[in-house]
Amino acid sequence: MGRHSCNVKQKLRKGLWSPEEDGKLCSYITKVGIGSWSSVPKLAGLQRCGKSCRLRWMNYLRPDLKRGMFSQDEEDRIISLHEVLGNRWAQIAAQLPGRTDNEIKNFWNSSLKKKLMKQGIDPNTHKPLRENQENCTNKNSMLQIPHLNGMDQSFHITNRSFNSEANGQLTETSSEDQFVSKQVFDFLFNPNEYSSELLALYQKIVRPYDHHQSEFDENLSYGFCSAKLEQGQMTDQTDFGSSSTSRMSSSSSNICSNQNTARIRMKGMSEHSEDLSWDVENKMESLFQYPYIEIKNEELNSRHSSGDFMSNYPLSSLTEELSGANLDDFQQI
DNA sequence: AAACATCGCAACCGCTCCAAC
DNA sequence: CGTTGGAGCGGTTGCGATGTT
Repeated sequence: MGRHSCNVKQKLRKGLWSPEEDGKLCSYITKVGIGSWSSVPKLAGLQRCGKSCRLRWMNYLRPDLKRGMFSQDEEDRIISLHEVLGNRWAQIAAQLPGRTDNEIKNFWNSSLKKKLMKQGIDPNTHKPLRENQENCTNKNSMLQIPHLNGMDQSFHITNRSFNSEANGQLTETSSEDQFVSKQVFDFLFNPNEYSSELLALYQKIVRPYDHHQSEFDENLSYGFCSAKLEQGQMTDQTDFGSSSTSRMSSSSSNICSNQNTARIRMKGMSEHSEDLSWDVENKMESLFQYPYIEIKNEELNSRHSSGDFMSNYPLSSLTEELSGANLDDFQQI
């Protein structure tokens, strides 16, 4: 693979950018726009590599950057997104307008990680530290997957899709039935009932879908990740700010049992538009449909052809991606 | 006031992905 | 289908700022 290190060519400046360099880069980009980064240094009269120029623009000079401290809301969102996405900083940044992946990564490593640790939450798993320790002392329990061995049931769920209007209203546009394998269904909707290894798998499952997220038509799509994220936040918004610990500690279920409302903020809806709400007890099925809606939309955009998209991603094949893990190692509960 | 430790941020490095050829 | 090179990502490093002794 062609290595294009900035070290290859001599005389390229490294280290901090001077105001003069910033000025050159800024005026070039504002005049010409972003094209080929590799040609930027030459055309802008900079002794830097294109990669360095790109980084400087993206992380510092871009006019749409927010700057300043992270708000409490941003902090909460980062934690929740990290719970679902892991260290996928670029994807997390895509959900936070004006913030860069580098900025969020730094904020996480320097501040949020410690904050969570103080609260007794493992920043990697987002589970209580004590619970993790207990899990570690019982290796067998960490490798249990319910419904996995030899099960080939399908789940019949209704697939619905919606348009998000400019005014924030949702209009149902179609309805059709779909099947999804039970093992995948269970796993997708109850990830917290699985071990940390499986959560890693879960992230692998999410990945095929969410990397398209930035390309979604804002008016049509619903975030699979967002939906999962907001499931994690199923808590009364009025006391959300102080409830992160209790939220985490109830993670053995994907629904907080002491709450009666589940909320999903749809991608494309404004911050202030009202969240969709469900009465958890009575309308769980509706809630569960949403992640599948996203998958369905993804299919339409990309690779759906067979009519049973989820069967293309059985857990059995994903387990192979875990180092040393084998489906036979897992036990049914 | 000086030395040392810690923190936070900007930038770099090495890797993967992917389009073009 | 293999190769190449650009773009982008995440982990890591280095350094200035700030805090502590």
